[in-house]
Amino acid sequence: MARSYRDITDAELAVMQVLWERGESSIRQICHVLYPGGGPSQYATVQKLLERLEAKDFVYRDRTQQVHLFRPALGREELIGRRLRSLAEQLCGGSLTPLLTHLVKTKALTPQERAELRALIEQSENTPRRRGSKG
Amino acid sequence: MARSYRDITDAELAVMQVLWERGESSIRQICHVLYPGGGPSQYATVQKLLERLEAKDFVYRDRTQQVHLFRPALGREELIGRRLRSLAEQLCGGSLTPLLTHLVKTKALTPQERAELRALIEQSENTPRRRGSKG
DNA sequence: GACAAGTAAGACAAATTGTCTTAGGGTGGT
DNA sequence: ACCACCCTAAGACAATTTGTCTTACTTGTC
Repeated sequence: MARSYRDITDAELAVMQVLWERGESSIRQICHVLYPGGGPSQYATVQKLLERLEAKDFVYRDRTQQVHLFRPALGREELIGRRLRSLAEQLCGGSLTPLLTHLVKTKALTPQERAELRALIEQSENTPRRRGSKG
Repeated sequence: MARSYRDITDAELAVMQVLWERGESSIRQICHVLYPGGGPSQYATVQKLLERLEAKDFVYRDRTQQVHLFRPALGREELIGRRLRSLAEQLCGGSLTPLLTHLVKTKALTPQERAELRALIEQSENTPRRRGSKG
């Protein structure tokens, strides 16, 4: 089993972005977005990227039709979470708290954002902590 | 001018962690931490990593003494900020807000953390928004 | 049965990354 | 003076990654 833990690369991410926007798509359709007016070379590039994404379990491939269809196996939010966790792993001893703190301290908040944040914190108050989730 | 924008790699990060903990250090001192009982090869590795870190402006090198001394040119917090921004750039159209939201929504907060967060939000209320900082 | 479009497989160079070797310089002890 | 030692400087090296492209084969359609 290939190491599925490897991250999404830049070119692969571009493909994912198209899938997130368009939903299930064929290679051809993705090509039209990424390389408008592109030829067979660009088509093959996208094909290869999707092959790698599938190997890493980041997209599902529907082979039932003649023309294969691809759809994301993880959403943008999940990827964000994954990257945040990886960042925390490397720089914060695995804890997400320093990231949260950093953002609140650093980022200039609009009054609206402040209100939304407060609301979210309220909300999380009612949500019981999930077992095993660590700080 | 070498592209100084390139990020810190894993091995380089290990060196940075030592510098953040110990402060200004010589190659030898870093070696003792990273490769206890290591030989000349390991020494050379650390040497090369520091050379690359210097080229990328992530450490300062004090050449006034016989034995050069190195100290971090950016702190852990700064690196965190840099990576968060890069993440936002790639996945959130440059805005840090989705990261903040994601963390608050996802992460299970202890009552204490909730309190601290609220305090930080309060605090940021008094701090005027910095010019040019974007959402 | 030939063509168009698709899939499958892999070649390829460039860049990155971690590691190691070698050469040379200055210092101190004897 | 000489030697041993520790340091810096420079670069060799293989493994891996990454984006791109070529080629060969398959299949449905007119």
